[in-house]
Amino acid sequence: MVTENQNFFQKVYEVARLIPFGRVTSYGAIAKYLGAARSARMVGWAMNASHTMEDIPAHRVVNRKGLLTGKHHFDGTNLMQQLLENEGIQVQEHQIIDFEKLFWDPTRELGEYYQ
DNA sequence: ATGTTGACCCCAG
DNA sequence: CCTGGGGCCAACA
Repeated sequence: MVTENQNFFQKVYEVARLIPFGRVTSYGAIAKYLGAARSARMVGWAMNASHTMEDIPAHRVVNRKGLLTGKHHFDGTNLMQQLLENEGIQVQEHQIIDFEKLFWDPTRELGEYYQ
């Protein structure tokens, strides 16, 4: 049986994997798409667990300001930025350039929540 | 059980 | 830029 917790984590991973190449989203956007069931902090926790459990493009997930708050959790000091720049995303001063244009909103792109 | 922390978010001063 | 408040929930000591 699948508990709500596992279900939520799986959904977070699911949405994270759906982020298109060269696009980014925020923790809050994912949480909102999932009905804000456990708030944005849990998305961060899911990402924290993802780097050891599953293979998730966590570098495409930043906070609502487009700030790379989780870059210190990657192996290299600037690995997260390197991965983003590899996808054509410009990063400057720990922040994504044209974040509004590159922002991928699950609730808008995938439609409303299917709960 | 309690207190603290955290890859968050919103508001106010 | 800074600090403070509140909310949210899980992990940890």
